[in-house]
This record gives sequence, C-alpha cells and structure tokens, in this order.
Amino acid sequence: MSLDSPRTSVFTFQSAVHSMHVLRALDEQRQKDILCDVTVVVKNRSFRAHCSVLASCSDFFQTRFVSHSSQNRVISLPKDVTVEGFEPLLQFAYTAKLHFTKENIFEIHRCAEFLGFHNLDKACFEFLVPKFSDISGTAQEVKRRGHSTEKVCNEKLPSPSSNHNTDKEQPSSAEPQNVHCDGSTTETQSASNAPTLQLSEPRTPVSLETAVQLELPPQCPKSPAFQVGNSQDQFCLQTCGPELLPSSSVPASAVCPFLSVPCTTDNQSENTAATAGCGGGILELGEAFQNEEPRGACALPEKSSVSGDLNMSEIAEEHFDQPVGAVVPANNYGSLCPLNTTEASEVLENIAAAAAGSLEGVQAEDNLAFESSEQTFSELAPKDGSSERSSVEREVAEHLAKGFWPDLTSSLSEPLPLESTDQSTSGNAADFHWLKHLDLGAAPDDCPFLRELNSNDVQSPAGDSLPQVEKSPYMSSVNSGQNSDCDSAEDSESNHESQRVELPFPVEQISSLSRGAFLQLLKQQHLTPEQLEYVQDVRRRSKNRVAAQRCRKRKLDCIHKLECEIKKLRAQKEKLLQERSQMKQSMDETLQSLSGLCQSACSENVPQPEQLQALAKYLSPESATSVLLTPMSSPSLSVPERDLQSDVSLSSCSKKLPVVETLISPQPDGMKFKPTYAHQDRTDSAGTEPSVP
DNA sequence: GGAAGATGTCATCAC
DNA sequence: CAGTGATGACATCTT
Repeated sequence: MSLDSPRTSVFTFQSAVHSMHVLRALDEQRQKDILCDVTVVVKNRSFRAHCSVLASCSDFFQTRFVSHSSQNRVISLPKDVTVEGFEPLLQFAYTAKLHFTKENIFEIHRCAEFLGFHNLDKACFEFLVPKFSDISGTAQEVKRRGHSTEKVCNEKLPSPSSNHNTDKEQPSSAEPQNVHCDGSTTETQSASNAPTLQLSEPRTPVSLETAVQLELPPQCPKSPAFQVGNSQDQFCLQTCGPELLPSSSVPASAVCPFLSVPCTTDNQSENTAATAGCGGGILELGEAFQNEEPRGACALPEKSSVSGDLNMSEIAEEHFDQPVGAVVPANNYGSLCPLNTTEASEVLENIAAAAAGSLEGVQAEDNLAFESSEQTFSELAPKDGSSERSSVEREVAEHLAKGFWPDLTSSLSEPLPLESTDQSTSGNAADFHWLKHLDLGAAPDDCPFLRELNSNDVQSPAGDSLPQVEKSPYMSSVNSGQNSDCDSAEDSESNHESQRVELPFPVEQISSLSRGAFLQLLKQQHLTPEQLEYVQDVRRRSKNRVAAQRCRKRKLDCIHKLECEIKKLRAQKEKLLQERSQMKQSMDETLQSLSGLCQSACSENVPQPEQLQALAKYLSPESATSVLLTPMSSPSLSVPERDLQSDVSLSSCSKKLPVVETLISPQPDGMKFKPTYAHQDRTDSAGTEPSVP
C-alpha cells in the first residue's frame, strides 16, 4: 500500500460572466461617482470615470494617465473630441456596447480614432461606417464597398462635417495611428492615409446593438427563431456576428455556446477562440427576449417592445424577470448551444430570411434607393406600417450574419423554409423546435460552459455552486445532465410554464440541484405557492424522467444479458448433444468389441454344460441371450423381450433357443457340448427343431 | 397511414 | 411520515 499522497484533481471554474460583472460594477460605480478618479472634460461637459478603465480602452488616456499620475485628475480633451463622439465611447468602455446612430457614428469614429479606442475593430467601423456613409452615395459605390470589405480598411472615413459624403477618401485624423487590418494580404494600406481607428486588437468583439437599433417596423414578421414581439430581434442573432470575431483578448472562457459554429471572418479559421466572443452575444440575445424594456442607455427608437440592446452583465445579474410578452424563456436560449455549421446556416437562414422577408419588393429597388444622395438613413428605414426594409439593413444583417456563420452564402431574400414560415405564424415557444437540430454533442470539451455543466456535480458542492449556478444564464443553455436530449418542444412547453410563473432561476436548475441545494434555493427565493408548486412539479417530473430512463436502460441491459445467457445455454446444449452422440457411438463400439471377444472366447473354450447352466442361472435371460447369441446374432434373430423378461424359464427359452435347450438338456456323460446354433436357421429359430447332429 | 420504437408522465409500491 | 427510486401502464412523438 502506497503512502503517497493521493492524486488531487484540480478543477477550474472559469466564469463566462465574471468580466461582464466587473465591467457592469465599474459602470455602476461610474454612474454613482464611486471610486472615480478622473474627470474628463469635453467641451463644457465633464464625465467622471476610472482612469484604469479609460486607460485600458484608450491609448490617449493611457498615455495621459501614465505621464500624469496625480490623483483626481482632470483631463480636458481637445476640441477635436466632442461630447457627441466621446459619450458613446465612454459608455462603450464601461459596457462594451457602442450605441450609435447614423448621425453620430462618424463623430464617434473620429473621436475613437483620436483617443485610440481599442476594440472598435473593423466589424464595427470598418463596415458600418462606410455602409452608413454610403447611404448617400451611389448604388455603384454601395456595391463596390459592400463587396470589398478589405478595402474598407483603407478607406478614409468621412468626417462628420463632410455631410456624410462617403467615398471621398481623405485623411481623417490629425493623429493617425496604427491600423492593423489583419488577415488580408490584399490590403494595400497606405500609411499616410491610414485611418486612426485603433485596431491593435482587431479581433476583440464589439457589441453592435446599434445594428439592432436599425429602425425596423414593429409589425415585421416575427423571427421564426425567436418569438419576440418585434422584428428587431431578428437581427439579434446577426448582431452577434461581429462579436464572433476571433478575439485575442477574450479568454477561452468567454465561451460561445455555438461550439461548432465557425465564428470567424473570411480569413479566420475555426477555433475555439473564434467562438469565444459570441457567448456574450448569444446571451445578450437571450436576454433580449427576457427584458422587455429597452435599456436606458440604448438609443433605440421606442418602437420596440423588446430592446435590441443586449446586456451581458445584466444577464449575469439575474435578469430573469420575464415579461409576459417575452416568449422565449430563460432556459430556452440555452438551446442555442452548439450548432454545427450546416445547422447554423439553416438557423441563420431562417432568421435572416425572416429579417429580410419583407425585402422582396425592395431588393429591386436597392439601387434606386441609394441613388438619392438626399436619402437619409431614417428614410431608408421602413415607416410604420410598411413591410419594407432598407437594403442597408439587409446588407448589414447579411454582413453580420456572415461574420457569424461565414459559410452562410444563402441570400437573405431566399424564401423562408416552410418550417420557418409555419413557425413564424404560430408565435409560441414551441416554435423553437428547429433548435432541436442543434448539436449538443459537438465537442463539449471545447466549451467551458459545457464542461462546467458536465462536471458540475464534481466540481463544486451544491451549496457552493449555487450562487454561481443561480446567476449563470448558461444554466439555461443546456439541459442538465441526463435529459440533455430533451426535445425543445417539451422544453418550450415547460419554459412557457416557467415563464408564466416567472421563475427567478432557470428551470434546469430545479432538477439539476441536489436536494439540499434545491431547498436552499427555495429558501433563498421567495416563491409564490404557484411557483413552488410548479418548481416541485418540475423537479418531480424531471427526477422521474431520469429514473424512467435508468429503469429502461436497466431493462434493456437485463434483456441483453438474458439474450446472452440464452445464447450461451444453447451453445452448451449443442455441446452436450454432441457429447451424447459421441458417447453412444463409443458404447456401441465397446459392445461390439465385447461381443467379438465373447465369441472368440466361446469358440475357444467351450464351457461345460454345468457351467453354462450355472451361468444361465445367474445371468438374466437378457444377458444370457445376449452373451450367447450375440456372436451370431442378427437383427432378425432376437429373442422377444417379453419372453426373456418373463419368468423364465430356461425351458421356455430352450424352445426358442436350441442352444439353450441343448445346454440345459441333460447330456449324456462325456458327451461334449457342441454348439449347434451356428447351423440354426436364425431367422426361424422359434419352433424349429434344432438340428443336433 | 399504420407499426414499432423512444420517451415522458403518472400512479403505485418499497425502502 | 416525507422523500426518493423503481417500475408498470399509458400517452405522445418520431422514425
């Protein structure tokens, strides 16, 4: 027995929401002016902030703070930076979300360039800014720009003062900075004309809720994928696109539940890092269905009942209060977990097709729409009551979609699959059955979230894990444990119910928790009797479901075992039968040889009549007959058993067996016994007079 | 459209 | 006595 210390398994829990928690906390601190150590003065407005946050987002601030290390700094930004451009950037620094409109995007971009803001990569400015600026351009320019994204990297972004004139490539900033248009070797970057957009971390995901903020008519067809009340949400998934850009700055823990989705851009290979960024996106998406009210910070038009402004951190903070109108329950978006590429394409097709579903009539007019240099973005946006959508939106959506699923090449204008069409009309959570095709088994190891789930029981005691589990919206993402293959219809139903009772925690948690943790959870959450009843019902059914699965498995195992046993027994029986026939055969041989021996013995050593008589006396008739007759016996010469078994009498035997008769009949003394049976007509022994010479 | 299998749920029993 | 697991029976869904 070794006394070595036992091997200790080291588990790692990597929270996918921690960073957002921190960020959100910082944002709250900023809003409450807690621990803020810097005042940024822009024009006549001042903003309180944390220098560490600003420095980590902005090269400008980093330089300033490093060089001026005094407390309670006050930094006045140059005239180049406007409130209009700075405020969204500040908000981005604290929320990872950039809210912009067509009016301020250029200003934001300019300020971002000036301040050297990270994380606003090409997914944001590089595409959207030219795209929006193209609104006033010609259709040809739109096409040209839209189809050569790599060129965008080198394009000079128009200054806001240029009245959104787009295609004029001018140096846009007085402080050009490094531009890293990674990936494309075709990019002919002009150093002198390089935009100052800081792309030193170009892969860092950028939340583009603003894409969601595109003014979409609330009466647009519902997304088949996410039954929400507003078609804006149809873009929700697509807005994940940019977030899916492989991010070097995002730890692998910030996991994308869409494991198999190559969340890469054209020149980026599939890897887990590529998926890293989209976790938040998906979660944000999920929350979009849960939070009816638009976020305060969101500049969304009030058309939407469900904000497209998605906030990861809020998810992490138990934003499970589901509005009645939100159909997708907390645990449903979890079903989004891993898609393979094909499935993802289908899904996205459905979504995108729904998003572009009303575009059909518009497409032909795209060019016309852009030919008007006076057309504003708001004009492009469909008016209420209109089912049309601008091609910019469509293009943006498509772009984002391609960022999300690069292999998606289908046109957004493709007609909806029948399934999707049907789903779009039903409008309940059961319509999520398309999510059934999600490949939950796809490389779960690639997904720390799934790993966490898989090892949930092992990693942490229920009590400890409870808060984390509780707060993790990921818990909603995957069916727990053994019922991972639950179909989404069922889930949808239960989610529907859970939504009705508005549980403050994911339904899956109910069944996945140990009893202690479950009770603790119930204790923590003050549930109404209805909720309590529902929760217990869910737990009971879930447990019973698992038990039934176990029971069936056992039964199958038992059947299998019995079948094996039957097979084995049959083989054994065959063997025994074979053995028996062999033994019979050997017995026959033995008897035959014994008879031969007897015959030879008889012929050589004829016993005296007395001996034979004595022998006959002690032998059973059968034996005697056998012994005596065997040598010459033939099938036709058989003593009837009845006679032999009868009481016998040698006399009666003797009538049939002349030999015996001869044997038992008194012989004259000295007369040698001579077997005569050899001459008997064996076929007619009975009643035949022995021919005794 | 029906058959067979899979699965969820309920009722019941035993521990 | 409550909780839980096992299991038969039934319903529903999928193939």
